[in-house]
Amino acid sequence: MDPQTEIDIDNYAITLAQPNPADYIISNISVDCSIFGFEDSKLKLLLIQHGRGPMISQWALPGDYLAKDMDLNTMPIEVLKRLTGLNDVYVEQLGAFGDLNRVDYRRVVTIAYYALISPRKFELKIGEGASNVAWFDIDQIPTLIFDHNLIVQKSLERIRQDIKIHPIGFELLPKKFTLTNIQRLYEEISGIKLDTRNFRRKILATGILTNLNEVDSTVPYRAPALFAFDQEKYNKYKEEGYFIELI
Amino acid sequence: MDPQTEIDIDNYAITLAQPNPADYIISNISVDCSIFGFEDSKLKLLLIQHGRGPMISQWALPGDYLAKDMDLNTMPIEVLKRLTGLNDVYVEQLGAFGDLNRVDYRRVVTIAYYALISPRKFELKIGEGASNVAWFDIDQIPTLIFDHNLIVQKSLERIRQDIKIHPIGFELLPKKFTLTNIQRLYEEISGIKLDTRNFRRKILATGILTNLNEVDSTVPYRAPALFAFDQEKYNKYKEEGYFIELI
DNA sequence: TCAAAAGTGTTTGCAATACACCCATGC
DNA sequence: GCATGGGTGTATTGCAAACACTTTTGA
Repeated sequence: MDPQTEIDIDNYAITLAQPNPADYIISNISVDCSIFGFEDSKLKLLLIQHGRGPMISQWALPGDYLAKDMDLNTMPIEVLKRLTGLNDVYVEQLGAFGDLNRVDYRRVVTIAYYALISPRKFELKIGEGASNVAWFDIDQIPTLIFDHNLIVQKSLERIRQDIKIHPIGFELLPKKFTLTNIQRLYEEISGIKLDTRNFRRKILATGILTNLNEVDSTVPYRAPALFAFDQEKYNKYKEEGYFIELI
Repeated sequence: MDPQTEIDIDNYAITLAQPNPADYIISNISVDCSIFGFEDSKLKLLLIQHGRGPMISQWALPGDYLAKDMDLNTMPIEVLKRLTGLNDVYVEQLGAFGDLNRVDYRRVVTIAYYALISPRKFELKIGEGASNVAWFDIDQIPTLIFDHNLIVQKSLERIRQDIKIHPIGFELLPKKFTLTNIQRLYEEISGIKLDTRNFRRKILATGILTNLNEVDSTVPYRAPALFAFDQEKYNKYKEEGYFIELI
């Protein structure tokens, strides 16, 4: 099969624009990203809508074919950069999905990643090949192309596991946040209501939070104190692979 | 490049023998397995020695190229079957490794898996293309081909994590085992000495063990009681994704 | 003054820890 | 009888869980 024709049949590569795709990509290996954000006490997922190709108008995880000149684990960073303009995003590899017929017209193995970002930090860009980009509540994910719904489900399971032992929740929060913000975040991800007093005691005991001695005066009720997380302590917990049992 | 020539340059596919490899394999995607066993209170890793190709005489993880007609996650099961004759092995996907130059003569992304087996259960077979197969203590792993040492390291990190929350340790034990066997297993994997009385109390409290009312009379000291694990309780713990805090 | 969320301590119970000696067996 | 690991119980401590009212603010 002529490589160029092969590429044209799907135009799956929607975030990276390349002059001549066949020269740059490996067409049987792709990368897909579950990008999570947190706003209004809700966990959200970033999806794109295909603007061309056989999957036109269908929603999908942002992704791309593996570039010939790029380390595999650099790919999701690149996809994120194109989509959000962000460079310092938390990304973890979820795993490979390679069932025979996960893509019905060609054998493609995809390596899935999940990313956690603070929604306020950037403007979304509608990438090459996409007609739309949007955040979805995780309980309102539409039907996605290929096995992307399965990938989303596995991503969620993984995050729920990871958040128990790594302080990754903070990746989803803005620089300044309230104790209630964190509590709602943990409640949303774990699905468990937490006791406010116990939660505050535990999270403060970790020493991971710095009280900024500021309050958020924009709310129509008692102004809550603002915190930031201590980067050093955060790194320590992240490396040790252990976080306090919050859930 | 002629596909047949391409295959001949490395003969990496050492566990699966195929009449005409290029018709059956996808040569830029491979599968590698870290196969762990436990004997003499030591965690061991199964390695093979290449018997041909550019990596001849070097030690490596058992692996193969992805077969065109096989789901990705079926591949490690197949590799295990060829190598050990075993069908019912515990296998988990570890992740994908895809640095640009991890293989110096071609771009290959590998999906790594780890497997846990009870060493007593089978006879090792030296596969097609291998000159040797052997168990290595995990603190005496030789230099391996490609990035296989890195894969082994990541496998170990993963197992040390997984064993904390899943009852996977039992996969490494024979059908009948003593409480000391399990304790040594947990100590070996965690690297932490455990208190015998506390350990026994906790593991018995899970209800996962069945006292067989038999003893092992082959030892030159007090005959220890033999246990088996309760398959139902085991499945329950495995599904729930949570195990008692033993470590 | 009302609504809405922020913020704060104490008591209780369970579970983890620490700890040392006798037992059974083969040689 | 001795060396080797098997097997057993209790007391203490620390941490997690349960629990309700006052405070602050803006509207």
